[in-house]
Amino acid sequence: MNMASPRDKIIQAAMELFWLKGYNSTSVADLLSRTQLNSGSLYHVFPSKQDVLIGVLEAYREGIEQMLLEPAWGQVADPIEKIFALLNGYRTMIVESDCTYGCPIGSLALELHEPDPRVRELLAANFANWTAAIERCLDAAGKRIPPDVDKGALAQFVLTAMEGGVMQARTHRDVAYFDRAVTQLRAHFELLEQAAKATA
Amino acid sequence: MNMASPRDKIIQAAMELFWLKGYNSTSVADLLSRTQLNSGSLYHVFPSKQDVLIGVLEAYREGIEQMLLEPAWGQVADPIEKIFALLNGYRTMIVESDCTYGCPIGSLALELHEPDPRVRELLAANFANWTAAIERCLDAAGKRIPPDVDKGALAQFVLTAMEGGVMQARTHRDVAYFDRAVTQLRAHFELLEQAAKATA
DNA sequence: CAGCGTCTTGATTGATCGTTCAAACAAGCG
DNA sequence: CGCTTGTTTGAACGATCAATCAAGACGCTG
Repeated sequence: MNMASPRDKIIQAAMELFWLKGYNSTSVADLLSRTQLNSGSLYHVFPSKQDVLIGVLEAYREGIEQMLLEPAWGQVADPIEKIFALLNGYRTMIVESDCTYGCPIGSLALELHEPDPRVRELLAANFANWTAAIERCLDAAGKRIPPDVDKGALAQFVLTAMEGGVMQARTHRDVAYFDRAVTQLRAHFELLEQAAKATA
Repeated sequence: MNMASPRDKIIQAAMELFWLKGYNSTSVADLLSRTQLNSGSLYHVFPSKQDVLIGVLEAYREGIEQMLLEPAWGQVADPIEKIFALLNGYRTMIVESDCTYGCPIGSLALELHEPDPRVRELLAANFANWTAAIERCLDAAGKRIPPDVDKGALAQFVLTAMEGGVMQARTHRDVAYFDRAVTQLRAHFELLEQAAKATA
């Protein structure tokens, strides 16, 4: 008994294909052959291809806990190590795809040059959710981070480093570029922890 | 007397259009109407649209000094300030485009999911040129940076922060996201300079 | 079973894409 | 002038795209 509704099938296929090939390079025909549906069924559920994208971005937004955070944080308790465990999750994705795919949100964000406002807001919301999760880790780290540090900005900087690192790893087809970005971020956190200790 | 050859006209138009709309969303027809050429003329110079892209990426690679570094570094002598002057140049680009366009190389790098090897190598070469310029600044900074710091990795981290910041500024349509990334990077450099002083 | 609303089928549409090519044109040379 | 070589013209081509819709199948209720 396969309960997967057409809608769910399309969303799942679109998540994979948009990640693999990007939004513009994924044709509606691709979605149809992957889901074994006909065009009429797709257009019965989604008014347009863009609405599929919106569905995908909403699914990412709703699923960040189960799809991203819980898998990465299952074995990790230390709040700062949680941050690097999450980054390591992205590393795994990069390696398993031979450095060809990166962050699905980041790729879409740069691919869509003049996105519909709803799409842009969903991209922004996904980023905001991600950095909010990091900021919770920073708050949990308490006095290990100097109190004068803007934790929101630092959380955003983690995303910055991740996205920039993913981009370069994909361009060079070499994880080492991602690893170096993470190493530099780690060095920054160590300097911050030292500074917090020194003024304690 | 306009000496601009068809080739130069196409490259210049393609630089603008690929930056504005991306590679896939720029049609050959767009290039033709912008350059007032006919399709045959374009295809006489470039075997395919992808060869136009290659020409653009080569132009960026060859022109990094005059187009990017010299304008940003004209008034700046301090090597570390040069780094932030370059970042400020990108900030200007972001603001002037109302946060819609970012780094032309980064956008292309994430837009092209399965690029031709020549294209990928040129994207990588452009990134490598950029970080090499930063690394020269870091070398010039001498003992202000702790000697045990991997200057190549740190130079790459500057690019990482720039690309990640640009991506978020564009997604949120707000330069503040870029500014915060730069601020965090600046904090990192200040911590490094302090560490270098402490062990001097 | 009949009736009705929901969902599915898949051929078809018109637009747009990158690319081609025979023909016309221009410039240099003997 | 005639001949060659290089360049431009622009209509046309086939492929592919997102989207449509009349017709049919399905499922529920009475």
